[in-house]
Amino acid sequence: MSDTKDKASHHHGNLRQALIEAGIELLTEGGLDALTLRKCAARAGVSHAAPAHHFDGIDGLRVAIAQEGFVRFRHRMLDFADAGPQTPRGRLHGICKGYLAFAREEPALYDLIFSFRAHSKKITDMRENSTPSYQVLRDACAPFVPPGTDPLIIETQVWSLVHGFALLILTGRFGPGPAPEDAVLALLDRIGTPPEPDR
Amino acid sequence: MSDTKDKASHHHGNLRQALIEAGIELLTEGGLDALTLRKCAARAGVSHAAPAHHFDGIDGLRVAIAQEGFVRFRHRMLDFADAGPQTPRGRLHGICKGYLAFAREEPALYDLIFSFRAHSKKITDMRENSTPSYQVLRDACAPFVPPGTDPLIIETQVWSLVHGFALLILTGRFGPGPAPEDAVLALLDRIGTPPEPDR
DNA sequence: GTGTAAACTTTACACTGTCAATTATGCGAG
DNA sequence: CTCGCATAATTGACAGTGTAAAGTTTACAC
Repeated sequence: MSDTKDKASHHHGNLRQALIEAGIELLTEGGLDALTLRKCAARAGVSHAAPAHHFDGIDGLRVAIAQEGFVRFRHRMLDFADAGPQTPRGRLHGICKGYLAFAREEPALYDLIFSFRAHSKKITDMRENSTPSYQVLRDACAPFVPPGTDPLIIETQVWSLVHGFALLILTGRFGPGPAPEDAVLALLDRIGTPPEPDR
Repeated sequence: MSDTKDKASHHHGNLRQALIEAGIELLTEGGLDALTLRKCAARAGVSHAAPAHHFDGIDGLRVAIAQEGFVRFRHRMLDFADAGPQTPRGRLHGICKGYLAFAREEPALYDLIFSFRAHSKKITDMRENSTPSYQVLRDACAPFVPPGTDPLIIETQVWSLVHGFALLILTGRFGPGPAPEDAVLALLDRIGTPPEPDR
């Protein structure tokens, strides 16, 4: 498997990428259920069976789109982290704000990324695709990990908190009004080693 | 609309409940995608269009099953809370352990409950169905709400944390090994008013 | 030129949700 | 008792879906 495959060859110029972008459009416009092999093919101007051939079925297409989604996800988090104060706490807040911004701005893509279940056949691919994004979270959490303890503990606390909040927003638990994002960021400050002046 | 509708009438004795139970079976055996009007009908021994007639389409069936799911969800949380120490902290831990137990034991039902999105037409029904379950969480959080502050803050912190952790488990983020549940319960203890001897 | 492998199309099929028309059932009015 | 009649449920049809197999087109090596 080559990196960034060059599938530009026969009739269509880089059909693979065109299909992925068509899929993201469908997702954005109509949610998870709107992503369809046939509609994707129609939008890219190819026969209805072409996407299945490229991605080995609908699940393969979903994995490919999720991979692109993870790239955008990661960038969104880094953008927010780079824009805020460059302290450990500032960066952690930035990562979390970027996390929530992505979930709000691209809810269908966010849904897709986390739609694969543990028993799925594609779960291995998804784990690989998510690694760079997870690394961003790891790095932001690292300064808060007490010496001698497993970093996974802090990472799990942060990720669970932000991920749960994002999902609660997407499932409409806060109604039409604004979601209490400050509450989440406040609890974030109680994580890890007891706070020092500005750690 | 009567409470606990008595639809037991014509040919079949209480077909509505039979369809719901068949649906839960399908969910349990094959996950969200396995819930199908036609398979549900077949399992209940009725024609393929009968479920749509009762529940006004697949979404109606999903709402009805989710309603039953919320009942079980609530009971699981209360079971754990009643089994533990009867202190505010003990009950809060119990509720959260019950929350996670339900998500692990009935992942498909849990998935279904939280599969409705904010823009869905059925979101109002879902909000109503979830109220009693949410009240259980509210009650457990109440002792930790500082006077004069909005209870929603504490509730959101707790719910986000536990909900996110449950979803991370279901999406296979912790691999085959055990998930660090202790980490979540530890952060739970940093919620609300600063801890006193045993508050 | 010729052969070959890959990309893509065509065709077909089973399964899904939904709708309209139809039949069956139970029940109250006369 | 019998006659509507409302409701429950069935039947049949249809469009949309994923998938598989077979066929066609294209690019390229030799």
